[in-house]
Amino acid sequence: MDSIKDIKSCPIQYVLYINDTLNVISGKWKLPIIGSVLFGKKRFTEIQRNIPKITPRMLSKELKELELNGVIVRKVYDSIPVTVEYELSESGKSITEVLDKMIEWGIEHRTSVFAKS
Amino acid sequence: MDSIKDIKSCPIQYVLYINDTLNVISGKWKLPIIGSVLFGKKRFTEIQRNIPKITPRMLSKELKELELNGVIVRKVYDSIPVTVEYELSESGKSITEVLDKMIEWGIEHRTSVFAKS
DNA sequence: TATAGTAATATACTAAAGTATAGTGCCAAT
DNA sequence: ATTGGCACTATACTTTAGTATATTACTATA
Repeated sequence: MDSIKDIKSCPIQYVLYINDTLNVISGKWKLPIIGSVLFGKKRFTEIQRNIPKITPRMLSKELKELELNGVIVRKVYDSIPVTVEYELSESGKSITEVLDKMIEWGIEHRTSVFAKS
Repeated sequence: MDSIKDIKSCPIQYVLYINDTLNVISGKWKLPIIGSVLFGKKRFTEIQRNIPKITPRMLSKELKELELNGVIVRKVYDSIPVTVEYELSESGKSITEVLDKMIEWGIEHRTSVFAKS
């Protein structure tokens, strides 16, 4: 296993690992979905109500992908009728660290772009 | 202007600012291009040689977008023949902080996914 | 018995992103 | 005079992402 230092200094590994992370958060709906389950588990229809314009097809597709990527955990309770709940995994929760850095850069970058124009 | 704290606690602003940053780095070629000019200015053909499979159309298109977003600076020298050089802006350089966080998360996430399977 | 909620899936479509291939105008060296 | 490098642009195409709309199987309530 390479150390973080090794990876950061190797342009190829660098891009590969970043893409791993990028795939988890890019696309039109991944962030809104993560945002929706950020403060606790939610059900399919609840998430759908949180994100008014998403279609069930997209929500279903993206949830599956997020589950496959280990970011979201899908829990089925055998109540009658069945209840399905989605929540962030531990990795999913820790992605907020990345998102926070993105917000910080976004704000700084925006002010520096405004300053020049 | 909202404080970083305010933004982080508001889901709508949260997603908007992250998307700002996300737009700068997402797509197939933006990261390889940023990676190519990370350690110093480069010319069009040099970047193209660094990224073997990129077409000039894509390189041109992406460089324009990165320039428009204030991440890359395009410098034209009126030598004969004209020389064009691309380099990261100050904002562009500081995006490495975001990228480093992404690498760290990517590595941790990958190990935690392996651990479970 | 009809209506509505839950958790989706199916089919068909449009729009956005990316690829393939060729060509331009400039100059410099052979 | 031709070949080749530089910095692109143009046109046509394919692939991927996202949308629209309808439908399913189940249950609970009015």
